[in-house]
Parts: sequence; C-alpha cells; structure tokens
Amino acid sequence: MQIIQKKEFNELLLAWYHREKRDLPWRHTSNPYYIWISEVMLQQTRVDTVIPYYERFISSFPTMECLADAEEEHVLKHWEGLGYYSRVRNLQAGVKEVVENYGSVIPQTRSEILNLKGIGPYTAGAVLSIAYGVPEHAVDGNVMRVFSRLFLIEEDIALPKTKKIFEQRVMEVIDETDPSSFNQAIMELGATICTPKPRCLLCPVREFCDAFEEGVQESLPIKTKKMKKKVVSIHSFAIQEPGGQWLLRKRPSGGLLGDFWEFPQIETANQDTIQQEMKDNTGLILDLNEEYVHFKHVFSHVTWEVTGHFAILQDASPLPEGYRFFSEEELRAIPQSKPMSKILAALGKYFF
DNA sequence: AAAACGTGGGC
DNA sequence: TGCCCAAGTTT
Repeated sequence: MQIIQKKEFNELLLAWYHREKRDLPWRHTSNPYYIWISEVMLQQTRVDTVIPYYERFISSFPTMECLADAEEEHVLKHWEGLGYYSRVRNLQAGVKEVVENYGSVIPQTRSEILNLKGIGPYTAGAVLSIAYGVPEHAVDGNVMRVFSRLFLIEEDIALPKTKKIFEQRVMEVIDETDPSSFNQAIMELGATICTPKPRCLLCPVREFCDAFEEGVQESLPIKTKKMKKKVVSIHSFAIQEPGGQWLLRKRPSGGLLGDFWEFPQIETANQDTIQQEMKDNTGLILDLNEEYVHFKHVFSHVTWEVTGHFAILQDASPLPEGYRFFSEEELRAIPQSKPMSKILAALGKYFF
C-alpha cells in the first residue's frame, strides 16, 4: 500500500469497523481505568475468556482507590484462572502509583505512562489512544500480522527489534482524527478477518493489501523460534492433620505461580527417593499411601506431570518456613492455580 | 536478545 | 495428541 492512499484506506477501514465491530463490555466505557484493566486482561488472553473476569473485576474494584486499597489476595482471587498473575500485581502497583503520585489521573504522555508497572509499549499506546484519543501506536500480534500483509513485510516478528518497523509504519498510516477507532479497527481486523488463516474475501481493505496482490497472505507474517518445553515430574503430597486440616506451603516469590499456596511437592525424576528428597529439602518425614491423582499440566514454557500421593506426616517437629495448615474453608478462600484446583477436585472425591 | 510467565481453544 | 495461537511485560 502506498502512503498516498492513507485517506482512502482509513475511510474503508473505519467504516467497516463502525459497522462490524463486536459489542464488547469495555467498548461501553470511556473510563481510562477500565480501559487499562481490559488491556491488561487481554494481554495474551482471548476476548471470550476475559469478558466475565472484566465484569467481575470492575464490579468489585470500581475505582482506582478501591483497587489501591484492596488486599492483594482479594485482588488475586479475581484473577484466579486467568494466568500470568504478575499482570494483576503490576496493575495494582501501577494503580497505586497513579493514586499516590498523579492525583488518581492516569498520565497522558507515553513517557510517563510507560513508567507505570505493567504498562509496556503496547498497553501505553492502547490506553493513550483508546482512553484519551492520543495518536500513538499500539502494536500487538494482530497489528503485526495485518501490517505484515498490507505492506508485505517479511521481517521475523519473533525478533524484538522488528516491532519498531511496525510502530513506525503505524504512525505513518494512523488516522489522526480518530486514533482510538484506528487502533481498535486494525486489531479487530486481525482478530476477525486477517486471522492466521485469513478470510480475504471479507476484508474491507483487500484492495490495499500487497500480500493479497501477490497471493502470499497465507505465509505471512514470518515468525521463527518455537522452543520445546521442558517436562518435569512433580510429586505432590496431600497431608491431613487428625483435625482434618491440610498442610500447604507458599511458593517462592517471583517465579512460576509465585506466592501461591500449594500442597507440598518435589520436582524429581526418581520415583524411589521422593521421601528422602522431601526429608533433605524440607525436613518433613512422610509415609506414602496411595496415589490418588495423575495429570499433566501444560504451562507456557514447562509441562508438569503431576502425581498426587496421600501421605502421613511422621515427624512432629516444627513446620518449615512457609508451611502451615489450612481448613477446608480456608483452602477455598485463597487464590488457586489450575494445578492446585485439579488436585483439589481429585481430593474432593474422597473428602469434600 | 532470549527466556520466563498461565490458560484455554482450534485444528 | 501436540503445536500454534491470543489485545505483552519483565528481567
């Protein structure tokens, strides 16, 4: 597409967008805080998945002050099952910054908003354009797919430096009169028409598409680097006190499922030494009973093969740091990762 | 620059 | 089933 055709392109694109756009909850608000929440939830996450979380979240935390003042565990409970939990911790931290340092008004320049926790180049542009009408690029996976085809860009979109090419191109084409609709329209096009398997016959801007003209739309964008994920064996132990309480431990901060509570577990390849390893690592001496569950859980970069054992705690010595007993009621009240909820579901057949 | 970071849906 | 993908950010 030639830059000279920008006006015609935007007329067709925006007319299509206003005609065909999906009716989504965050398109009914102009509250920048709500736009921010929706953008964070939508990071690497499908629209259909996000909708119920979004509704519940803004209902429970209707203002930035509400979110800033909330207990982190309460906030996490609203994110339970959505994944990438650092997103919501960063969101709350960012909101606290805005409440404390900006008088509860989200800053309206790229350099300022980029300093907020959890706001990167994409979310900065999305909030600025959608909430404030600022003509800023918001380049996500959709935009790179759509633009790689429109302009026949064959750079590898897996490389970080490639994004600059797209950001620059967006700034050349963006509609200055309605940057919000422009950015959303490109993403909407990528989500519904210019999909990995494109439906070009439905595309409102097909006539501007260099890849369509060349017949190479199916092979764009170019994306390399797909790494095989590690598989690790996890042995998890369901340990119940005579009083009925369950022993859990808090996962280390910062890493996978950081700070989430889980049943005590070890990562090992060796079935025969798990008791010894538990003793070496935690000091807990266990008698193992039957295995009550087996499942595989696939994360983004690692796969857990989980075996759940019933176990008895032999030693009455003090619990290690980060370990404590939970009643069934307390168990339900804390945020649960997916692997945790799978284990609980299996235990439920015996106990709950 | 590359790896870590969750989960669910589609083919 | 297994791999790719989905409105990315942080380290």
